[in-house]
Amino acid sequence: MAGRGRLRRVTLRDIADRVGVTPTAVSMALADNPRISANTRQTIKATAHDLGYVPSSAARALRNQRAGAIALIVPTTATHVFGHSYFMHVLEGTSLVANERDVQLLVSTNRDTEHGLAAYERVMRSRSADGAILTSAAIDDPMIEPLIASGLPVVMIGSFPYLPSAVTVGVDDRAASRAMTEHLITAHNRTSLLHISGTLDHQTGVDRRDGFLDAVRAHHLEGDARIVEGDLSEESGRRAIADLGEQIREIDGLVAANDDMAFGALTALRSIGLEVPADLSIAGCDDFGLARVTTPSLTTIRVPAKELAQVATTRLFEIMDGKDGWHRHVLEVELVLRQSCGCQPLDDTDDAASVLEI
Amino acid sequence: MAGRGRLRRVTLRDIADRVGVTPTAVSMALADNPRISANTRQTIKATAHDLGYVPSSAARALRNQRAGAIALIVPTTATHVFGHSYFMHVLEGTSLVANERDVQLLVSTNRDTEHGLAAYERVMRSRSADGAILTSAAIDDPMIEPLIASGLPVVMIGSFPYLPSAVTVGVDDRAASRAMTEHLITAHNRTSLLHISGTLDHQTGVDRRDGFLDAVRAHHLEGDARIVEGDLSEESGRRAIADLGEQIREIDGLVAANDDMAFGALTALRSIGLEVPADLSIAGCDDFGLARVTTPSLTTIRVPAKELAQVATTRLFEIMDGKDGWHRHVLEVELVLRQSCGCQPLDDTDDAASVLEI
DNA sequence: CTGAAAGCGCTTACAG
DNA sequence: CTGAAAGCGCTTACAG
Repeated sequence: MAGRGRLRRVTLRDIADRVGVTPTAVSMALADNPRISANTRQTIKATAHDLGYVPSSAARALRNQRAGAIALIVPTTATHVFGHSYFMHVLEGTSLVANERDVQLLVSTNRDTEHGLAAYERVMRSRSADGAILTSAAIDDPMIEPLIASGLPVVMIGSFPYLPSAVTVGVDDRAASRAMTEHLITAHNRTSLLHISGTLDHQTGVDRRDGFLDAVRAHHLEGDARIVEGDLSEESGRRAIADLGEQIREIDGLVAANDDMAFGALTALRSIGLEVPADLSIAGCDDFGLARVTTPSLTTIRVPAKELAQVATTRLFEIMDGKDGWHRHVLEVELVLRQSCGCQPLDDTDDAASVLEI
Repeated sequence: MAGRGRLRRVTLRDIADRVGVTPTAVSMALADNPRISANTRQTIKATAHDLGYVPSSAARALRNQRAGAIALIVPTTATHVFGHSYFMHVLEGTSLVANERDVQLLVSTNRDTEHGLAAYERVMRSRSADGAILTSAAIDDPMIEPLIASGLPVVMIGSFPYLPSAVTVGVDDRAASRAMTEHLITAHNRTSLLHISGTLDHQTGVDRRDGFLDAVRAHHLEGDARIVEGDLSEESGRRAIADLGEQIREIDGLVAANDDMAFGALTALRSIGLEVPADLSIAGCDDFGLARVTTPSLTTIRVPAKELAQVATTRLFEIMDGKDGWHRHVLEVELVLRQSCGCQPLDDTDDAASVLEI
């Protein structure tokens, strides 16, 4: 069957020859240009269909000077930043908008090199995309500036205070982290708090840590607050608990910078006989799937990854169309109160006790 | 900054004019064609770099009659078939191989229409990919034949007995399901077995059910065996248990066609006071993330999704290169024995008690 | 060995 | 209103 397709491809000329017009006329007819009479148009379309005509995207792209595609760039470290499920949601949101515009979606990842150089280069070193969504880039990622300087329209997901002119979509990680920490303090009377931070080379990690500190300071609990730096992996959550040794027994509240680490901490706590939420309240961040299925289920901050991607992609098309618009957009997050903080009884199998918008 | 990039793009002609040669010479120099002297080549490359030359993928594609991209086609129903994490693994495997070949990866999804027609059409109706990986297609998906007939090289992940000439990569779902069922029978003395099947419009669902039946028959347990049809969702796992009513108390072993349903069943069983694995042994299938984090953790069949995608993509490139090779390739799966069957103690926090290759 | 044309398949600006 | 050329940016086959 490959044979059939290996035959020379059907072009406008083939249709033109069959119908007895010029390729120009065929092009116009297929584009419903009123210059071509309804009659001829119909004949041409029928012939195109009969011959199995498929337009050449390469020829179109060359002629129109548009690739007809956008790229989703995911530098290496992405896996570590949010984990797999985050990326699925982003892909879903981006696809949705790209599909509406009938534009192809290129996914440029790089798993091998440290900074995902190739992920950028693949997009920059060929004009195969008319714009790009960049997600999960590190604060000091050296490729962001060249990417933007290349003139390719770019929308970034995340927070990049050092690139004030960049177009970005994100959430207020600091306020969210503060709200969650204050929930443990005010709703559960937790006073000796631990934060397991994310990687501090990503703004998200810095902001979530600072939000934790904001809450702790506002309630004058700095004296009993601790911060351990993690790397967003489940294992680093486990290690954070192990490294604290006996000090962990002084802690009654834990805010982790993501759900994976919260889960790692949960298993570590369980293995040394501490109960959640009886002995400690735990909160995570992300709600990309894990938090709902653990026992106890994890209280967390729901990050609207799919919506972030949708908004970013919609804005990207605006930029590609030359439209003005915002440079920074912030989406709301929700606190999802489940079992690990104590809001929801352990025998309650509903998804969550309640959801708080902040 | 967009302004910079909006300037006319740098082409071979710009470099040629600057250096004082023809675009042909520039093209050859950049391709390291020995026809161009080392000296000139160097000057040309330096100039190309200075001007920020980026080749036009569209022009190349048109000239070379190759798009320089492959597509990953995911029909709508994909989400239901394996869930998000499956797709992440496939994307990872496909990216890996495409990256090695320096080929772009197009992801063509369709979330809206019933059969994901657009996902196929986007790839077929433009020559934007030189080949395609198709995953999670239904047995009777009406687009598979047109896709293959279109002449585009295609490798499918899964099992398609009705398309004997198609190139496919998969696992032996039937044997795996049989092995898992027999594990419950022989290692845990379970004799009254329930299977919650997947959707039977996918071969996977049929094969896993048939494997269950094979085991049950081989051990003469047909009389006490039950099958409930699910749809791979967690909710359908819950519903399967609820619908059985009091009959569930007769059952001592459950094999679900995926982990989501196994987890749904687990929560439903818990809510009516049944304990796993004390009262029932449970097994799922997939091991894409969920099974490891639940309490109890789920015994499951590990489906090597990433490897399937790698093998499929490698084979796709062979076909695109005109090389002969296999039409059907089967990868091995493993039984991952965790807590839900009874192999691993509930207080053991290791990943799994043991892993069996089958 | 080297120079310059042809042509991939489109679409639109131009000439008649 | 309609016909046919020009040209997007490449690469390779061809002529000298």
